[in-house]
Amino acid sequence: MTKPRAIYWFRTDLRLHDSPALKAALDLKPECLYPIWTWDPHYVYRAKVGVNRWQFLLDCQTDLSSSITKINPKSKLHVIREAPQTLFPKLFKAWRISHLIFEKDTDAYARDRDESVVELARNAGVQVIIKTGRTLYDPDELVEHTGRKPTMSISQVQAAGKKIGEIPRPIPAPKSLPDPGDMSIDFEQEHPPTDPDLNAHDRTESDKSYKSLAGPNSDFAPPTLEELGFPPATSPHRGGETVALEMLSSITSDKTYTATFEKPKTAPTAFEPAATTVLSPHLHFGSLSVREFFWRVQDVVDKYKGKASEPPTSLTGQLLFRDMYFGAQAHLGHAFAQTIGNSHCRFIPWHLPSVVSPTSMRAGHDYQIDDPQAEEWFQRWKFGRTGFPWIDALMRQLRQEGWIHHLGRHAVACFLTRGGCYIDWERGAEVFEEWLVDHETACNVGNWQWLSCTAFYSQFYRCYSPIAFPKKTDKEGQFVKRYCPELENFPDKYIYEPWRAPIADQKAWGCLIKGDTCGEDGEYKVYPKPMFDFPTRREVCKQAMKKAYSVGLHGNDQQVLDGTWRKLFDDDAEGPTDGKDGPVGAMIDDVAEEDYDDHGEMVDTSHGEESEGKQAGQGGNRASPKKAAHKRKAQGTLDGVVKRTKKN
DNA sequence: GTTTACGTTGCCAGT
DNA sequence: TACTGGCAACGTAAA
Repeated sequence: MTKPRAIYWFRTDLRLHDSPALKAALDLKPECLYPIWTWDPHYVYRAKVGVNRWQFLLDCQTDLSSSITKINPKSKLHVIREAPQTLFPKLFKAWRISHLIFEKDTDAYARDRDESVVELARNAGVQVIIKTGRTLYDPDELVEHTGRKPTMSISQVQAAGKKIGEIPRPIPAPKSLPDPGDMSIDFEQEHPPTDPDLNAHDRTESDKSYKSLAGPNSDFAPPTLEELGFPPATSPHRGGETVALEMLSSITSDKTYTATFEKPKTAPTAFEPAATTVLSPHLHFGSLSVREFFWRVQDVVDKYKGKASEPPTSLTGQLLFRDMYFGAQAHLGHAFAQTIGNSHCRFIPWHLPSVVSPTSMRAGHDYQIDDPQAEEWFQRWKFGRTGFPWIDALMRQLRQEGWIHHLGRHAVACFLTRGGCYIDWERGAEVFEEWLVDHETACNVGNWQWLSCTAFYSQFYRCYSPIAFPKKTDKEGQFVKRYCPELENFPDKYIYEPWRAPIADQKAWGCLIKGDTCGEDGEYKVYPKPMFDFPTRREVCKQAMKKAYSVGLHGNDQQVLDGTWRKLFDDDAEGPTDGKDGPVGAMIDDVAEEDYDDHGEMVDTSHGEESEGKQAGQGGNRASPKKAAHKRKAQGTLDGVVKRTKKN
């Protein structure tokens, strides 16, 4: 019998330690093992991946590749620039592959992708081995133990986890790896459509990542940011298994910190160093195993003499929340990441709702500008010029560094949604998707639902103040001064509400508080006035939330899907409620069916930046003169493209 | 069926 | 500094 020839397909498991899937590959004792990473047009063009997250990914790939080479000088991580759905059949043949091994990924997109890859492998007679390793528990197994309900609370996770049994101890990194076989790739490279490119705005040069299968030097090396057309990263947070394990060791060497960690007591205003571990991006890319993290912490806790903290506030508790969100996502699938069609997400008539395809009922990155005021607030929030220093400092830190403290995320998310702007949480989630180095859909979407009180959490009357909240941990506003340096001379009294400072003082401190943007005026710097009166907006939002809660709709309710939810809200309520008829939130019913591909994703047919929507209020007394669907470049999925190619 | 306690991380005034 | 109760009041799970 011939020995197995195996491909190990790395994805969000960029590590050698504690990889159940890699162990399964090695247990085959294959004649050759090809460690590969497949480039994915979905990741390159259709997902919002900012430069800093790209850098983190490339760090992880580079480190993993050199770690592989240290174990076997003949091997490394082979990065191949083609979509897995078209590449694998060619690779199976060229390398005479018998086995394909990878770690399970329950993200909605990943499930679709992996399903088609498994099908391709079956057609090629290739055996597929899939092992769970991304979370503490297999999300599907977790859901099996909740009576097939999505995990919506930590107690459900703990109860289900108990039934599953003890979390497995980590598996050591392998000491040897088989050689890869012949690396010939004498087949044509399939080029994906590069339009639309959701990351085009970040590129300063043209994208060259699909010039050749094995890269510009034909050596299968990870690309550089230059190759992708991106400018250098601005984040100080760097990836790689080596860095991740060093960080973990440094954290667990402080026994008291590790054993007594309580998340709510950590300071969101702390920087250099941050008050929390900043290991989240490593968990996302798999450069750190979550079970390695769990057991290294648990072992410290078990030996700790004093009173250790416990879930959910403890360090291990944080990992349980991650599993909770993965469990919810595993059960709800694509619907998890949006309101429409989501049985567990409360329907709130937010401003700037997502455009939903009437065929697939999927929400994409397009959204409806139901209210120009809300759009202006959204842009000011996104780019850190709301006039509230705490909010602006956080948003600037996020954009520059790709990471902010968990409670900082709470502050900006509450502010954008139920505690200020009354803007759809999906808008905020998209910004986080683009800028966070630790972005993973399950946690990001779950936390946005939490903070917007649409799922997981419902105490909407508990609202973060952009003035009072940061004062608790940073009376002097050191954090604000770090990210909003124009306010560096403002005293404690005015640092969180600089608009209250007398003009003479503003001049003395070198910064005028006026207008709606940042900049300079003669010898003075300029920081904007607050974009609204916070106490007033907090009250407006609270009343609107109260109303939406009493209406009590969820994303999959018929009134939500057919647009008759409008009849249940007053025209002068917050949100796009005017008029009694019309489709769901931002579903634009004047888009022809042929504008959507066979997956229901919207295909770009726009002829300009904005187009007139059809839902302009008739007789609505709220100030919303123009309804325009904000159409970005569309988002066909790779799946659609690939399947169509196959059909032809 | 009803009541009660609780829920990772609010704010404010008062002790 | 660290705690308390009032604020207005949500959903869920246990009792």
